[in-house]
Amino acid sequence: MKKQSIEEMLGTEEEFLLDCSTTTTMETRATGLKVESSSSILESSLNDTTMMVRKKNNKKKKRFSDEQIKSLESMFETETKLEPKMKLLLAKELGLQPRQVAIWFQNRRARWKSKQLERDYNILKASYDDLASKFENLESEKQALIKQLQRLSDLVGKPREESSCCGLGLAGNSSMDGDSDNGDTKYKFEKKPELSVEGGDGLDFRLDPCSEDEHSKELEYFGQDEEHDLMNIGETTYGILSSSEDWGGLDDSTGLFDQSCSGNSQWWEVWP
DNA sequence: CAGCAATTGAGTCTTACCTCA
DNA sequence: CCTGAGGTAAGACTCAATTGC
Repeated sequence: MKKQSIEEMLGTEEEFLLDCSTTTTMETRATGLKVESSSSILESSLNDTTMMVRKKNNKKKKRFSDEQIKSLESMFETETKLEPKMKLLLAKELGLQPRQVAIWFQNRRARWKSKQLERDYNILKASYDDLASKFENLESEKQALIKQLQRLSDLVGKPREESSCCGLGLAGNSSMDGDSDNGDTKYKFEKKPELSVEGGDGLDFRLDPCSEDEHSKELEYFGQDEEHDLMNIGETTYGILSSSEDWGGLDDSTGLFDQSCSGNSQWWEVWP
């Protein structure tokens, strides 16, 4: 033995005897099965003077009693490292070797550390997952906004080239194939679309109507499906664009389509 | 010399499989 | 043939103890 004397490791013969009987008691208590008697262990240990046998028998000693564990645990709760005096006291109180108490605390600290690592890992992982999820949402939101921006850029740009009416012809997506040839239908933007992505408030895009009471006409003009299509664009984004309120720009309720604007009936042809 | 990390080895638990009445 | 009880082997797991630093 390198670090501790044989005496310390094994204790006195009386202690060894005690250990063996304790072991038997514990095993019987734990399993309810018939186990090797303490006397036979003692007998073999006393008859054999070699270390190996002692070691082997000593190795057989397993599992501290519930009471011992309870005491050790409660002590561990108050302090994870034992003062030498406390160790001796506790060992005496529990009928254990001081070395055993020291080892128990050592192993207990290792278990605690392992649990702590696990807890920390879980906390970090949850935090990471949350961030990753938010990042993904923001990413898709960004893509949706980019698409929308592109669409709106086209919408702002192209009609101007072709129209002199409102400074803007309203372009629709390809599905907006309303059959109106109404010559005096015209739309205009009161101001340029502006994107505002701030704290989830999202798209702040206003297309001011030339008239407030044109909703029904618009529905008539585009049909319900078109309105729905427009709404769906908004739904592809997360949060910001998820409601018709936020998706104000192309929502009929905002009166985007001002029928007071006239002429230029083929505006949808320029929709990308 | 005590503490730590890694490892060992014995005890315990769980599960699947088999036999038999 | 199906079923439940009992036995058991294998593998996983736990934990006191050992080893090396």
